[in-house]
Amino acid sequence: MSSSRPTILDVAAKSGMSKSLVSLALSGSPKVSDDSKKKILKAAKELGYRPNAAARSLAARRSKTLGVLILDLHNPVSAEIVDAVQAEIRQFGYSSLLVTGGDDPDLEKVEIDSLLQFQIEGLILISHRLTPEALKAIATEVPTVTVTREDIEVPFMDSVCNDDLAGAQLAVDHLVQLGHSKIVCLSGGNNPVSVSRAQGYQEAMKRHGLVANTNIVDGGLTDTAGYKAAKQALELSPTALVVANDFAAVGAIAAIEESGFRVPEDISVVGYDGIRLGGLRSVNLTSVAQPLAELGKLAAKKIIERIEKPKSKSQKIRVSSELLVRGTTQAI
Amino acid sequence: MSSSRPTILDVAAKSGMSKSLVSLALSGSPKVSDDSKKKILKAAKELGYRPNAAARSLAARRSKTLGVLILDLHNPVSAEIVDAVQAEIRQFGYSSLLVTGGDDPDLEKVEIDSLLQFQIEGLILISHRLTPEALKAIATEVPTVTVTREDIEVPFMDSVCNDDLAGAQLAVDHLVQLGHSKIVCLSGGNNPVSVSRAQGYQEAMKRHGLVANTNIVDGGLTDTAGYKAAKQALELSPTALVVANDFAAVGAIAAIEESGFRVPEDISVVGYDGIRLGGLRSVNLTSVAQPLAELGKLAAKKIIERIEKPKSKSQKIRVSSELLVRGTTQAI
DNA sequence: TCCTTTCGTTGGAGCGTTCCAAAAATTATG
DNA sequence: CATAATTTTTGGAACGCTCCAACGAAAGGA
Repeated sequence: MSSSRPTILDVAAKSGMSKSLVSLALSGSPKVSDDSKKKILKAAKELGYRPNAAARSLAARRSKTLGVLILDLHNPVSAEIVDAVQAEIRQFGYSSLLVTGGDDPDLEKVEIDSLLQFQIEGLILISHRLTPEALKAIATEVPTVTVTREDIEVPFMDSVCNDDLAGAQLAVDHLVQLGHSKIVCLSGGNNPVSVSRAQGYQEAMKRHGLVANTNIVDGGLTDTAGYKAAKQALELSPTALVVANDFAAVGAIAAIEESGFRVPEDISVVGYDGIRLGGLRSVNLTSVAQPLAELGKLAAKKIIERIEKPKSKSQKIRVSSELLVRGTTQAI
Repeated sequence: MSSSRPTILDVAAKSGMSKSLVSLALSGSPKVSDDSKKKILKAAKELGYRPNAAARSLAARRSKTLGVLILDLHNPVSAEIVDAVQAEIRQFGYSSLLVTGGDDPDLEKVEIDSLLQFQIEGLILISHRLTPEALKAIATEVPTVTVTREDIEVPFMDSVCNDDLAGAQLAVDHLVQLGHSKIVCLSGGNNPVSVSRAQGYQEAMKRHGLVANTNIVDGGLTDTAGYKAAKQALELSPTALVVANDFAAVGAIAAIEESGFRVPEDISVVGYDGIRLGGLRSVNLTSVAQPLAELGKLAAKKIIERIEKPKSKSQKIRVSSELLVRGTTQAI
């Protein structure tokens, strides 16, 4: 707007100090005398001086910036994780650049590229859909941590996720404890997360001696997918449904009610993720809740560690989820 | 990771051209011979060269980057708008930096400050809660467009929003047409958006000769707020509710059903915003849908215009919303 | 008193680009 | 074939900052 922003030289001129001292003072160096510091800060304030991140990053050879990629903005799981990530890294003096991949998987690569142009020091990938090869390439370029993808092993890359296998078992255990045995699983499709959850269901059923009752209906991770899968599952006349995620669970409930059954009186439903949607009064969904904030915090901690030791051994951190019992499950 | 990223000089050396020509070629200048261009591109690719955005922005004195501030990531209205903004600005060669304010209103200022350090060329504010004074200060520093705030007039700043006044009237018109007259409004509190919507309700009621039936119950914009307000509204034995937004509408429906009434058989409910939540099968909410994608697109167009002509007269663009009739309204 | 040490301060080099004026190479014109 | 016009290429000067080596001044030690 105005002719041009004030630079460090303007501050130097105004305060009567050298530009180097201004730089020192502004970065909070202890070797600047209190007197000079005061003068410089005053001048900076009066001029409305604001450091130029580009110049700083260029000169310092570090940007103090991390990149965060999320699948899309509408995904509440990512949102919660990002919140925690941002809060955590702020404490270490990092800022974050948030980009979204959207529908297009190729866009993810483009966005990561753009992140790298900004000289990010580290990258946090949340619920992405990059291939192992792509990940490997990225991890050699920049310290990287994935969240929510436990299937992949890439050197020098850490991963943080919840234990989907155990989480799904929690759901089954809960239902069995309520007296259910005809428990059908609506799977979330062919992605790694859903596969683990389905497998957890299977193992738990086996553990409870319910192998004969084990039924997995192929579904997806959306409302509509859950709806369709549930319609199909109803033919197996189950008393309970373990659904791949909360969105699908909501769809499943709609299908159940539409078919004349009541939730939870006739059929109990357990979702997965513990997103806020499930907490809405009219939904009130029992769900296996991922500790999303903790995932985010851990991811932040990990990426900072890895920036310091880029070549350290790749780690996989798995945190356990908790069953959030609400209103869609009841004893048979 | 590796010792250090390749720079333009490495590309120059490898291709046997000067750094200036490399710069030209990489930016797609037409004055580079095809032969040289080919050689340079090849060398760049082989080296895995990636331009340094910081250096570029410093030298070119422009960052080709816009800042986008949203209230929080969990707000689906913002999410939809941001999607459209990003898609649109990409076409003009801009990238975007997305930041969130979160709970803390002061954090919004901090985040904007950080955006300015990144030398953003323009700023898009979505559902923010900055004061007019703060906005004024920002608008003099950087070309700015607000979305979803029509209450504020700031020089050199444009605003894009839906017509809340007309939108609320749409809801009332729809209900009146269905034969309702005992229509109660659950307001969204004291924020500008909610005030306009409540006012629209009032005007429409007046226009339909229903002044005597006009009742506004104070509520909020969340599930819980809608629930509480609805409980209160039920004492007025309404046949229809016009609710400040979709979240609150979902809460209101829960309250209605909990009190033994059915939606829409006993009581019709209309929400506002048209977020995806309302489209879920089990929700199926009739709502006044903001053209969110269009809002985002317009905001993007406006900010690009304003970057070109920073001092042009401030504009207010208002687009109309449409009623999305789904399952929570029916004839009396 | 002079010489060290310490503290506070400074100018200059350099980060990886873009942009400009000017040089070099090529092509057109008489 | 020389000259003019045009196209292509080039080196150097920014951009705003950090970092470093080195400086002067004040303080300590002999």
